[in-house]
Amino acid sequence: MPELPEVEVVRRGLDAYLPGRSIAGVSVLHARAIRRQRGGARALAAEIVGAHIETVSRRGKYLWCVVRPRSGSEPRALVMHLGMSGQLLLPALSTGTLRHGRVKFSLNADRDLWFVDQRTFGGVYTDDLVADDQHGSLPSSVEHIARDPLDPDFDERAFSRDLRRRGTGIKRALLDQSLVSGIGNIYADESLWRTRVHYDKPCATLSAAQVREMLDHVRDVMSQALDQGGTSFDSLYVNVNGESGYFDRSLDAYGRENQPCRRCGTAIRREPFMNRSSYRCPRCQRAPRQQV
DNA sequence: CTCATGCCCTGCTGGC
DNA sequence: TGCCAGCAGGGCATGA
Repeated sequence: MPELPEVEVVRRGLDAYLPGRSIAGVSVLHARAIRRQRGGARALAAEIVGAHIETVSRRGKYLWCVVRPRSGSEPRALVMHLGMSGQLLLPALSTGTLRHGRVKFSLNADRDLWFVDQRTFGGVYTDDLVADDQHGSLPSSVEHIARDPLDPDFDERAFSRDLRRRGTGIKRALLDQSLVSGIGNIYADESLWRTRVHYDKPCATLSAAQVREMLDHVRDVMSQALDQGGTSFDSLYVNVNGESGYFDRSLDAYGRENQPCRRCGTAIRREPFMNRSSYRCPRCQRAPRQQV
């Protein structure tokens, strides 16, 4: 559920504190949180204790710190994913143990870095850094994640071409992180409501102009959410200081079942979709004539 | 290769 | 009051 705006809020919070600091210790409090770590807790500690943190980066919903184990050594990635309930918090040392705390990083500073995750879909692990398609680097496990629509290197023409070749519905495509990243259920529904398009509209039936318009809405809604510190329905989606964003007050479709569409007044509908829910206005977003 | 589905997990809510 | 079903859903494995 943390999508691009929420993850970027967290990235900025980490970027304001972590670079220049060193990792003095790591405590794994829940094994599932490091299930993607090769070699388990022992290997994680061996790799990052004593490492120097250089930068905090993001690709889609993945975050990573570039860390250097020893001066002069090759940099590594400390990858972090929030899943749907993960938090990265920088509490003062005196705060004590956090509920649902899964991994604690000691920093030899006035704060620790905690990975907290109620539903344990997220996790942290180390990974190799490889060159990306431009001039930077990214963890090898993140190579399959596409750039997001706010990324300056996002290739809009290639996206439009690839999207319209997909043999599936538009929302499935928007949620496919290997086609375009950072979009989850909330911002997919919001973008489709703004574009007045039904979630099952076949990708092949979208014109290039429609894709352009939809992409503009995707960028607008995510930028607006970012400006308001992200979306929060409950206490799960918070910045590094545990504070919620305010964008949930601005949602037009997501979570508004039976409430009037802000354009036409028709009651918003919630419908099952991919074992989840889709919210749409039945009048503004008509079902496609030919189902996928 | 593309596409669809099921699973992982915990806490909260609503019905009976 | 307690119990249980349903729901929240990102990413990945698997099978068609």
